[in-house]
Amino acid sequence: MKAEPPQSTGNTAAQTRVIEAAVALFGEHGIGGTSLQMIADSIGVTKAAVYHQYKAKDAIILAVAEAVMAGLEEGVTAAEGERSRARARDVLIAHMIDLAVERREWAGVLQRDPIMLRCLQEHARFRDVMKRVNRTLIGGAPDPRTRVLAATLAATIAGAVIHPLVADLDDATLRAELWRHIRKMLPSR
Amino acid sequence: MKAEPPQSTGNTAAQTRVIEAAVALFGEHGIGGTSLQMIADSIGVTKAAVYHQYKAKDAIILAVAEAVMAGLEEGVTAAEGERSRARARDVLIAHMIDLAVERREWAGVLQRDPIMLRCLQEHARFRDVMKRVNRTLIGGAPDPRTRVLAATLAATIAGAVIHPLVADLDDATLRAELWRHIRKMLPSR
DNA sequence: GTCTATAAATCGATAGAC
DNA sequence: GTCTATCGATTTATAGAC
Repeated sequence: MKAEPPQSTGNTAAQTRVIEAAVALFGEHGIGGTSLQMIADSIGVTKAAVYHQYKAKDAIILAVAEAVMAGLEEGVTAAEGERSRARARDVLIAHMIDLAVERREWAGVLQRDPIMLRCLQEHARFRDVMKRVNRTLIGGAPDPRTRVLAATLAATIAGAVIHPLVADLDDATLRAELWRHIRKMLPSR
Repeated sequence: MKAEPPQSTGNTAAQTRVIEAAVALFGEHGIGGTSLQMIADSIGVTKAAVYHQYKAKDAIILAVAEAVMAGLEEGVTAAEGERSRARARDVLIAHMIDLAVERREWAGVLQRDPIMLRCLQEHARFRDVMKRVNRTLIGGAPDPRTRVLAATLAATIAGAVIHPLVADLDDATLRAELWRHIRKMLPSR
């Protein structure tokens, strides 16, 4: 267990610089509107240096997806360890809120950009995580009402944190208020 | 008052074909990831024919924004005519839900794509509509709690309708269930 | 790990015929 | 309203020196 700089992914410092710059640009111009030239300029290197870290643009997109999905998988794994389905759902929601609030721009890119959504659907590993998330959010019977609730919860968490109206709020306030509003939608309380 | 084919915008048939194809492709690949070549191929014409309808890609984006924002402005105008702020908010939410449910892919593109978001912020006309929407949603004092609620409402409506979990639901069911969950978040009920 | 240089493809956009 | 043909800029991606 060495001290790993930022996240605990097996990335070099140069790779971390690339994906951090990529996420910022993806959020600002969209993935399709972000060129490798823009990423290279943002870091202060040339395109060729970026290609040395990731052999294609798709690999960068994949690395971004990997970084955020790791946090989500961690949350759903913790949730699945709970005793009741209601507790599991609450634990997952808490994890999702923490994740979304702490990395607001990241959450935006991941759940919003069509190219990222396609990336998440194309890789079985990501699809599996999303399936577990949805199953935990739904809890029991997948009737229309519960499915709309699950979709509403996911959309709320991912979408509210990047709304201009809350851009100036600090993490603690946003997290607390988000919890307050979401809790009112949950049954049996 | 002549009988206008689809929407009541002053568009020719060829222009309508272009923006309908554009919206579909924008939703699938993102705006930045959609080329005029793709739009032209989708309609079955050449790029030059598309350029004859809209002199630039920005003009197409603008036309898409115009089409959806027209519906939103209609809703907020109707809401502002209500007597109480609470009623105004409810009327606006109802309009937003109708709009989002009926044109699900449209809602996705409009509120999700970074390029579209920038387009909405750059044009004073759109910024003004969004300001009226936010003011109506907030109702009174813009304290953090109310602002998070407004952000949550907007994010929920726009995001839930395009979630995969509800893709197979018909409009009436989705609308009703969405109302049910959102109503629980509203105060004084 | 970063650079220069360049290939091959595609992009947005325009000109002019029909 | 649509076409062919093309320009110039930009894109992804590669080769090879340091």
